[in-house]
This record gives sequence, C-alpha cells and structure tokens, in this order.
Amino acid sequence: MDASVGARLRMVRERQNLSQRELARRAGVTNATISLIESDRTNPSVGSLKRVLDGIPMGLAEFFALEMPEEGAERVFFPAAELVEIGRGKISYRQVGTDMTRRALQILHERYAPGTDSGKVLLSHEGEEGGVIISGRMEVTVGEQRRILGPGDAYLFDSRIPHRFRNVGDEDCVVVSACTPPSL
Amino acid sequence: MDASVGARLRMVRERQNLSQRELARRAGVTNATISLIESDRTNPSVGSLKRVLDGIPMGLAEFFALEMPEEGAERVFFPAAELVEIGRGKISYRQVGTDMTRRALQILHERYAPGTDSGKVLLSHEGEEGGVIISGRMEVTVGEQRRILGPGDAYLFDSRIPHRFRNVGDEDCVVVSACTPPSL
DNA sequence: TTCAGGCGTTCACGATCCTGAACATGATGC
DNA sequence: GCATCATGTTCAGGATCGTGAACGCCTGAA
Repeated sequence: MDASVGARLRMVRERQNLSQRELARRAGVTNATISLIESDRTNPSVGSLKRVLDGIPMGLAEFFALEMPEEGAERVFFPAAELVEIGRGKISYRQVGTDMTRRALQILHERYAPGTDSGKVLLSHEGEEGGVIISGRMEVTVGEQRRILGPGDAYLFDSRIPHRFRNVGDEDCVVVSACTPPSL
Repeated sequence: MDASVGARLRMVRERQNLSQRELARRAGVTNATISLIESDRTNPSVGSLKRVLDGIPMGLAEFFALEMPEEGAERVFFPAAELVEIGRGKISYRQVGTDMTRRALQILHERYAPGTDSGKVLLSHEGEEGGVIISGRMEVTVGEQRRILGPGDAYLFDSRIPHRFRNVGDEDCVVVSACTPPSL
C-alpha cells in the first residue's frame, strides 16, 4: 500500500503498453520527467503527477489506492480497464495481460465486424486454440468441419489443422479466445 | 472529486481541530508550508504532502478519494475516525462535528473512567440534555432523583435542574449524550 | 491598559523539481 | 555491414518548492 510513486507509475504505464515518451506526449510533460519519477530520482509535485496520470487516464485516488503485487508474484487478475484495445475497424481484440514472451497461454477478447474473414488461405500453426462466442454469429472452419456458432457456443482444436473464421452475421461478433503458445 | 489540494487539506485539518502550526509540528514541516498549500500558493510534492498527511494521520488514497461537500452544504455524516478524542484520563469525549457556535445541538461520545464525578456542586444551566449508556454503570442525579444506569438505559432532563454524574462502577462507562444548546 | 500566546500570512533564500537536449542500447530492415 | 527508429537514461539550467523568520491580527489574563 505504500509502494513508491515511481513503482506505481511504472506499473500502470506498462499495464497500458505505453512507452515513457508516449505517456509524456499525452500528459504534456517530457519523457525525462517520466523516467525520473519512475526511478524515484525525483519527488514529483502533486500537480505534475496529476498531469501525468491524466494521460493514462487515472485519478490520484485510484493511483494511490492501487494494490501493488508482491515482488515477483505472478499477475493473476486483469480489470477490464486494463484490457487495452489493440486493433481498430474490422477486427479488434483486447489481450489479457502483456509480456506474452514469458507465457504459455494467450487470451484475447475479440470483436469481429460483420463480413470479417481470417482469409481464404487456411491458417495452420503449432499449438491449440479455443474460444467461446459471446454475441453475434461466427462461421468456423476447422479441417473438414464447418459450423456456424452463436452466443454460448464454443470451439477447441489443434492449431495444426487448417482453420478459418468468418463473421457471417450482420452484427459484430464478440469472442473470448485462447491459444497456446501465444501467436501473433 | 477534483477539488484543490489546498481545499482538501484545509478541510481535513479543520475537521481534526488542528491549527496549521500544530499539524506542521506533528508532520515535521513548517507552518508556512501548511499555509501555502492550503491557499494553493504552492504545488506540494507528493513526498511533502504525504508527510503532512502522516500528521493527521491519513493516507494519500483516502485524501484524494475524499468527497468534498457542496459549497455551503451542511455537514451531516461524521465517520468515527473524525470524532476526535478531546479529553484524556478520567473523562474523554468525542464530539460529533465541530464549530459548535453555529449549532443548536451538541452530541458527544463520552468515556468516564471509574470513580469519575462531575462534582459535588450540582450543575445547572439553560437547555436540555439526555443520553444513553452504552457500557458500564453510571449514577445520575437529577434534582431529587437518583438512579444507577446500565447499558441501554437512558436519561433526559431540563438542564436547569441541578444534576450530577458519577461512575460508580469499576470499569469505564461509555455514554452517548446530547445537549441543546451546546455547552462547554 | 499591557502583556503573552496562538492564529494565519508573507518574504528571501537555499533546496528541489522539470525541462530540453544529449546519450547509450537494442530491434528492424536494407 | 550500415542506417533508422524506438526505447530508457543522464545532464545543465531555469523554474518552483520548502524553510526559517518575520509580520499583523485576535483573545484572554494580569
């Protein structure tokens, strides 16, 4: 509860996948300021810290109320606000956690616009993947099998089997998917 | 939610009935610092603000999460932490609210040590007063009436009638009392 | 009245912050 | 290889903060 301001800021910034410079640009401060604060080489004024947090955005109360994870403890919970949206337009997804290099499992909260197609060339790669349709309708092709899935339906298969996804409905299709090892 | 740091600090300090100098002494800063912060003539560093709040004591998260009352709105709720203990030793009491000059009703959360006596000379003043015994035992004398009250018992009388309180038990006696107009 | 003490405010100056520009490193592509 | 880009870090200097000591005001006691 009384971790340093620097450690807190670094944590929230990295959870948002922002670089020091990008955060500095959004906040209207210099990247040096971010660096100095995060390394506890300076003791920021409340005003400047607030400006920095406005670039997240996050309030001061929320910032200081943040529970810092144990040193070396593995991150387990991911508030919705931290599932940053990566794509835009036809496909967008929100990844659960960052730093996929160290993990064996990747989980995405995806949204497919109507007509989206993962491609005529069927995908094939190592690992396994699966998912659950939350809303909308999705045509899933895996090997010789083809099915249209709706809310509550799910899939799970060996990724080496050629596969393809198409949103054949007329509304967005939301899916929670998982794959191992992380692709992308 | 985004009131100035100065307004917030002034509010919490006054709710604790602390002067700028007293808070400065507890916090290990100078009174000038408190004055400058409260008047928003400076933008304190997180570190110095934390030192100041340590003198309250209050955490940064709680400080920034404080809801500021509407301008001119009357204060209605008083968290237990704000009922500051005023006395020490034989009698101590926690007053509900401050600035009694403007109020018609005064409420105290009192604790009487064993043997405490409000005095042989019976009290008498304008107004009415009453209370409820929370724990312990208290001998209450009002005019010609005398009674030993225990937990759950209560009293209520015209303050002009001479009265006296004595803790005749062998443990602390806790009472919630009220009087109008505020005495003391 | 005068004095003492507490209150919040103001001021000059030494300490600290924040900036703008450089630096060092690593990843990516030609 | 080289160039290019993005990353985090370091540094000198102007801007700002925090201190210590004053100030004016008020209240209560002698």
